Amino acid sequence: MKVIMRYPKDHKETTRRRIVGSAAQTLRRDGIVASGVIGLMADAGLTQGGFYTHFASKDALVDEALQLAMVETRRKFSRLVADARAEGRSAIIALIDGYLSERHLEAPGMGCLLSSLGAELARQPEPIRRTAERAMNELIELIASEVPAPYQGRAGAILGLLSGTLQLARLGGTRNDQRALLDQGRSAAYVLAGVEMRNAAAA
Amino acid sequence: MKVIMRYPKDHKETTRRRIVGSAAQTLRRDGIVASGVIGLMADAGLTQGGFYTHFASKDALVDEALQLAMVETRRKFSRLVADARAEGRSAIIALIDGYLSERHLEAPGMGCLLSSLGAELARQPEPIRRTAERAMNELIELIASEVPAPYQGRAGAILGLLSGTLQLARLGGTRNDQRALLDQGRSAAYVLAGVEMRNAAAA
DNA sequence: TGTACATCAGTGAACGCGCGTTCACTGATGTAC
DNA sequence: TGTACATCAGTGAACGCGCGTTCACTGATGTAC
Repeated sequence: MKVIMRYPKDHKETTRRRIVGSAAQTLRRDGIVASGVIGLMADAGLTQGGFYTHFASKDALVDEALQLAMVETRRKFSRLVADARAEGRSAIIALIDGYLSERHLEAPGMGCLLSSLGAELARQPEPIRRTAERAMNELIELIASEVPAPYQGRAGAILGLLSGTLQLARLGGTRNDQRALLDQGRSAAYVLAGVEMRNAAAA
Repeated sequence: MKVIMRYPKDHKETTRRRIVGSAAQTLRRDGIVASGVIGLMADAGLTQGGFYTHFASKDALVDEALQLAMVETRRKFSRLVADARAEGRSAIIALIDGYLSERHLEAPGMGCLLSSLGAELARQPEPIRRTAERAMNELIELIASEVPAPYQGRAGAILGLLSGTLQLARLGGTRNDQRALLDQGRSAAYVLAGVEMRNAAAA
């Protein structure tokens, strides 16, 4: 049977990706429960009606959007690691500094979903919960692969420190409070990762 | 002017405290946005209609409930510290073990609001946000007061590690995954607090 | 002591609104001839 | 090349429902006599 294409072959797929892409940001910025379908579609320049030609439910979009968020985050971290290596800097310090940076603090919609959504993830329906769990494990492995061998077993705690401290910093009232928490978090992460503070300061 | 009391003097106040008390648990268990006024009143054995004779708005109850949650948490931690001291154990290890315990993991409704609500707190209206910020600062001071002097400047990072790791553990799929993350978190917290793992194991 | 009454904590129906979802439709498109 | 048409991505109104909030009321209570 001949398949007749009325619209450009990838028209619908492009739109779908646009929805998932903007949802990945909005969900991290505003939270899952607090984000509605109408708003998520509006962010992609569309109206609510078309939503269900692309996704079976809001949860289905949330699941895909969180998967995309994770892919983006991993890509950013890989770039940090690659750049550091190319310049002869420590990859783990680059990861720590990138995670606990003011840039990351100010842009929860573009950052790690663990710190942006935190406890809300554990309350989601099973498929979404599992997606979040997979994201967590990927990040732990990514950290473990950059930490000196004797400290690799601490990768989970290091991720906990990074994501927990960024959340606290985002709660800080003044810019100074926020910076102080980020600084504390970086120093502590260096200690856990077994890298010297001296190197860190130099980097 | 004579004040005539038709109901027992503290009747209304008792009811109000009951609402705040159950809300403090429900909000931490289910999240703020996901908890409705009808449900919060039902948890206290009441119907929605009476809500506004007690509180000006949902946000007003949330604010009070989070303050109560913080008072309860501080009381629990003070008890942990007092018990440890009475038995000659390390207070900071007692705090760390209490925070990263399976008991705390399983009961987000009874635990630290930072790990139960996480990123949602930073998205609340200013008064609630400030309440959460105050809770964070109280916990940081509490930790700082129990950590050896040279490491007191790390109290914020230690709190970040505790709350972040507990959140990750709650995301863990299996009981073993959860336990592994709690274990990692405890070891890492001992390191940051400058207490020996040996002592910790013995405690 | 017993009865009538003023009080007010709490009830339950209703408000407008936004939610997630459904559906009849519209109009821009590529194809057929 | 130009026109008619079949397709289908996207629109916008509507569904039932639960939200936060309001309000007329009810009925259990302590007080007055």
